[in-house]
Amino acid sequence: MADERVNKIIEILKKEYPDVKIALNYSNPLELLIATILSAQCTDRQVNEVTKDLFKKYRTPSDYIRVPQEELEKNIYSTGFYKNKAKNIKRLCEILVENFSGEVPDNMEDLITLPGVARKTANVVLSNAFGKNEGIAVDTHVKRVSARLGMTDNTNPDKIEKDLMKLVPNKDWGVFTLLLIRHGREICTAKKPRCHDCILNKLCPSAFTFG
DNA sequence: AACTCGGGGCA
DNA sequence: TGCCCAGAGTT
Repeated sequence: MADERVNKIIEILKKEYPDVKIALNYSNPLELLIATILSAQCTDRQVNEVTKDLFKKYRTPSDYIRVPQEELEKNIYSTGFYKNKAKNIKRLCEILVENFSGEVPDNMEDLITLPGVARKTANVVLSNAFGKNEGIAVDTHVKRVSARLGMTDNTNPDKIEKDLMKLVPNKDWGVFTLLLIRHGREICTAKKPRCHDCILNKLCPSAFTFG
């Protein structure tokens, strides 16, 4: 696939989902990390709503450590999995203070030692908070949407990641993932994709090919 | 590889 | 009312 077509797709999606950029406009890596953890299995709308208040009350790792876990649970309740998330965030902040001088580490090796943080969350933070494009987070949405758009012809996540790393300009890796996830949730769904409502349907080789 | 955490969105 | 979901950890 020509780079020009990929760039066009990215530009269209950026315009379609301007709040993806807003969502990335967290003032520091800790906020992005916590927002990413919270986003597991819930909508970005819920995360934005919750973090709006949360990030006023909690600014540093020490702030999260100071309060009882139950209070943190209340603050993030509506995002689901709230006990796990609260526990992980609290422990994660303790580790930041103990081992990383209170800073979010800027490399994969250290990031995935944190509770609740694995490759995918680490990649989102690396690319969007530190501008380090070590990889592209490939989840079910990225996998499905990129395949439908003809960006990869493979089903192996590692191969897909390599294909996409060749196609997508470095500076856009972090946003690219978030855009495809967003589009995959709202339009390019696994079942009954809404091709009629899809802003990419004229560019997409798979458009209107679903039962 | 299967199971668990979980409230919210949507048909 | 039932089904599904921006993940990660445990067994």
